[in-house]
Amino acid sequence: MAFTIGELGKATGTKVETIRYYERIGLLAKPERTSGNYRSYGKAELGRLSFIRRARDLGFPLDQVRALLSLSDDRTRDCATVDALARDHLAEVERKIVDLTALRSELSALLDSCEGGTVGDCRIIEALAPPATSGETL
Amino acid sequence: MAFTIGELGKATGTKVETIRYYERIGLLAKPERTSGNYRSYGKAELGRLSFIRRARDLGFPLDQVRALLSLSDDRTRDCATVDALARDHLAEVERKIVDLTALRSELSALLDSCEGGTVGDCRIIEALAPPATSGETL
DNA sequence: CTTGACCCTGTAGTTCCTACAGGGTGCATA
DNA sequence: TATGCACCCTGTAGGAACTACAGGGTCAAG
Repeated sequence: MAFTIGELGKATGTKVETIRYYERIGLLAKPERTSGNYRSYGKAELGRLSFIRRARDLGFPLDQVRALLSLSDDRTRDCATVDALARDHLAEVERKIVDLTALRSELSALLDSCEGGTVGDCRIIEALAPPATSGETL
Repeated sequence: MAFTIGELGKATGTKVETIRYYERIGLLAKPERTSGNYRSYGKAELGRLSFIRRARDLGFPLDQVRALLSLSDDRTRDCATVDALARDHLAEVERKIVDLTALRSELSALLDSCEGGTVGDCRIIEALAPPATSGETL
């Protein structure tokens, strides 16, 4: 029931270097070592790393992951903090979906109207550029 | 009809340092200078920078932004090239929409399960925690 | 004519990894 | 037993895309 770093990496979809990096920055504790000085991990580390990877995959930056981890380490704490983190993140994701959806229709309109000729007729930049000729953007 | 770098930054939601950085790496041309050696921008730069920021915000790396821009800079180029590039970008945009949509439902499921109280009761932490007590993840 | 907001160049730091270099370990196989 | 070979170790450097100074000029207002 002990993993090498490579096995842990495979189990969590993490590169070995990334695991060592997480250890270096204190996101993972220093693990036990074998007689040959290999890192040795157990189920607890597997869980913690899975958590980290999943949060990263959802776009949480490492310091937020760290906050989340320290929250879960203290189970008596108020849930509102976690909720706020996720809520902010959801809002951002939704904004991006809106933008990308707009970009998608612009791109497919561009493709529909592209029948040969030169770029001068294609107007790709105009199609992609935001409607911000006169003020603020984003 | 001329902006300082600060005004351009405000208009596009870009930090001054970032604009200078884009200039340094050749994404923006070196602008005219005032008598006092201040950078002076016009509408064209505003459009170009807006485009860059939007593409960046949607997750396109600078290399791809550069490709798109260089395409539009050479207005004599064959439209088929543009078409192919736009098609690639459309595919990528669609992939990103799919990813973000999945992320959104995960996040809102997370939020739905949060009923207040302490972290011990909060499902967000658990939802993020490993679905992998006995093997591989992700 | 000075104050404060802005601009200049240049360099160094940040985040989140990723990639070596130069070497040790462990296990199977000839 | 030796010899591969895959894997592990430390340490450092690189890379993408910024971001933050330091140390200094410029400019409009009071």
